[in-house]
Amino acid sequence: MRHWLIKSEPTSYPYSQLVLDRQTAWTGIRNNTARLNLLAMAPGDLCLYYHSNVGKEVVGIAEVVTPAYPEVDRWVCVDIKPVHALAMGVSLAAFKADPLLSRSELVRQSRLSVAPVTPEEYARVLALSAG
DNA sequence: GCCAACGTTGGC
DNA sequence: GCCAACGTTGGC
Repeated sequence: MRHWLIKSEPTSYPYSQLVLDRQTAWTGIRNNTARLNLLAMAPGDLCLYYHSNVGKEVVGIAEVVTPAYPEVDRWVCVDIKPVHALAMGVSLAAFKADPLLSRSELVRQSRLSVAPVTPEEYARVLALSAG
């Protein structure tokens, strides 16, 4: 089981909407690196759900429920469902202030919308979200 | 609103 | 194949 970080602008699709929808197709990824990450996903993988632009924080956990499947042209998507919201959001500033998280892909490659997360980084985010 | 980082396009 | 121009993302 692997861990990932996925980004969404809360003005277009916030985590709360995923909770309402119960499940959604994670479509619209148009970057090849992100596409390869989608292809590497498997059901049961866990994703940190990050709000970009507005909020700039990880707000919840989502679970991958399907392998990658074709969307349009060569692009692919996966289906995800909510697991739980975080008690406390973990901000980009918190990532940058943390010795471990400051080396994560979220900080190193800010434009990548689907990024791998190490088990250590994932655990660290959960620890920070507990306050 | 600006800009850095990065990807894509198209002329050569 | 190189590179300048341009577009997009996303933080500040």
